[in-house]
Amino acid sequence: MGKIKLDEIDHQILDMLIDNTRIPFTDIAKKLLISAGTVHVRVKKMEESGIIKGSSLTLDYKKLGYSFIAYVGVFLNNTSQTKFVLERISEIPFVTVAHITTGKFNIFCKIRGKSTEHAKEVIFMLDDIEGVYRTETMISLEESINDKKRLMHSIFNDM
Amino acid sequence: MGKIKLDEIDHQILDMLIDNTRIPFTDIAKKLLISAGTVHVRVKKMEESGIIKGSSLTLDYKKLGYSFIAYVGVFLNNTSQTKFVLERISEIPFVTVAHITTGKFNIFCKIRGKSTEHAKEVIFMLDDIEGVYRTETMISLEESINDKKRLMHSIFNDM
DNA sequence: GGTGAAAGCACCGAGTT
DNA sequence: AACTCGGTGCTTTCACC
Repeated sequence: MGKIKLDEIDHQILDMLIDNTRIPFTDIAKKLLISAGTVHVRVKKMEESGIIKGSSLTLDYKKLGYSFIAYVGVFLNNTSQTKFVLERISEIPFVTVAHITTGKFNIFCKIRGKSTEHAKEVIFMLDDIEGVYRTETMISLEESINDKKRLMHSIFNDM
Repeated sequence: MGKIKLDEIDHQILDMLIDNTRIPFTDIAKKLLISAGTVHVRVKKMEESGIIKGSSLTLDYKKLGYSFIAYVGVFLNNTSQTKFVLERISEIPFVTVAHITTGKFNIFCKIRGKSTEHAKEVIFMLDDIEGVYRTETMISLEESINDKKRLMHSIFNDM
């Protein structure tokens, strides 16, 4: 689980793939003045080493009718139940991510839903989990997603 | 921005692409008993309609030395500054996402960093933004990410 | 660890039903 | 709207550097 070191070529390959995974390796090769075979081998290595965990599509959930986002803080009766409750929470498909956290809440999660009505149902599911004392909801009114590329560049500049 | 309707074939195509964007269209075609050309046309349509916004790599940030995650709630002096502060926050590369929210906080964001030391720097950057009154940090001790496929299936079952 | 060529096959458009 | 077919060109491997 330690750091893995990548060279400048790897950085550039990731830079081109990060926001378009289907870009042809030949295009990458042309731009970096290396052969397509080399791109192939390097990507494979980054996959094998686990730096690249996978690839995925970015869908427009709003267009699918799921425009509601909220964060829910969860308070537990007893912190010994944390792991158990985290697992139950993670079984709800409308929960996109859940964290065990320090601070105010014991568990903290993000939910995505169709509407306030729908979100209410999801929050009730959370409240119904054994060990959950109460929840506190923050509804997202506007979301600003930061480009992955920027974080990646900051990381690379630091290596 | 209304709902767009997809049929069962589209669902299946997305199901195969969502966690492996480079899977050959011929493989998809074989599995769905349609021609590769049809897969191609349908994917293109979903891209044109905006349902598919793009594709991206999933990197292992832990392996890159960035294993620190925290959520930071931001309190403002004055809610009229919300938009301005959101923009300033979004300029920080270690902030991965920021929301304007109802409830306790005015703005709520997620940060990723190297260490507690590094996170401290990022939080100080937030505190230094004009209009920010104070912040409240929740450090993630454990993250549980939900498979995109599950949310997608729930959405499709509902259409 | 990189190259370059070659074989295989995928992509994607045109034409057909 | 989906299929077949064919040209173009991408991926992937391998012998060599």
